[in-house]
Amino acid sequence: MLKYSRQREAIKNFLMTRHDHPTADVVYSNVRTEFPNISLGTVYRNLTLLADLGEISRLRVGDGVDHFDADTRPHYHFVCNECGAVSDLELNDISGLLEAAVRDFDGMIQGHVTYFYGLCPHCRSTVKKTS
Amino acid sequence: MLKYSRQREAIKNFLMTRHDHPTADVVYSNVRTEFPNISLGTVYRNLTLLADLGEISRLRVGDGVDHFDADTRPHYHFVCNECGAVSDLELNDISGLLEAAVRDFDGMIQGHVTYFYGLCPHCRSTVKKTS
DNA sequence: TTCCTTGCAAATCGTTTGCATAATG
DNA sequence: CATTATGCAAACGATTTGCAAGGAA
Repeated sequence: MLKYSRQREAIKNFLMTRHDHPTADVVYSNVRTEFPNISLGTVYRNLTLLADLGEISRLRVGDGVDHFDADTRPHYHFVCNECGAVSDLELNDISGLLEAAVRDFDGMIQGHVTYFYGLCPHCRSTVKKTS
Repeated sequence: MLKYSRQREAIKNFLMTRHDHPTADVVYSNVRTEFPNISLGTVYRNLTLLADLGEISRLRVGDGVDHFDADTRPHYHFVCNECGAVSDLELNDISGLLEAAVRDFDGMIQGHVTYFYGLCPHCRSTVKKTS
């Protein structure tokens, strides 16, 4: 059975205030202002628990670090190749289109994950062309 | 300047014989039958080098382990939620479709990554419905 | 009082790196 | 000979886990 914990609530609340898909480490250092003794282990345990419960989602964008998102509605993400920022992307719904594109597959498709990569608005106007 | 190495050639050759997108560890234990003294570090160094050269590609499917693919032509992958196998997927080209779906984005999209998840043909017929 | 959750530290896992030696050009 | 590549082992960074103590039901 699941028991209430103030730390877990603080973690979830913090995540709901952020739309930049923070990592466990960022969650940790922020929640620490409210719970100075909280441990990284607790943060990881709760993020994993919340993700398993479906209350948050875990994003693996390929940078080797997990990102977390309190918005569990289906939507898409953009990752900046320059600064690594992860942001939401306005997108027409493509899940149907995607799964319709699959041909001749004997297994069962249950879902898909799509990440877009490029230069975010800020880096696009900042970065040298030669980098 | 790049110098020839028998180990690198063996790694690439091995990868070309496999269509199951092996991990570095699998590459290591297989190439070891030909080079008993090869080290995991050398395998990682060469896989990274080959990927940087564009001769192979690195797949980050979200299971925490990198997979490698000697087929660098654009194509899509399927990951089994049950056994973790990574396989190629027959798919109509969806890149245009995907990029056309993006709206109101100020940055610059340079590419995307899509993975499909579900049950592979084998697990589909094996796994209990309750798992 | 039961047993879930925490904090802490140690452990794990995949991957990278420093260094002395071997191999290539 | 100049330089890159190797093998080995140690270092790394992110995440997980064991355990004794604290907190919720």
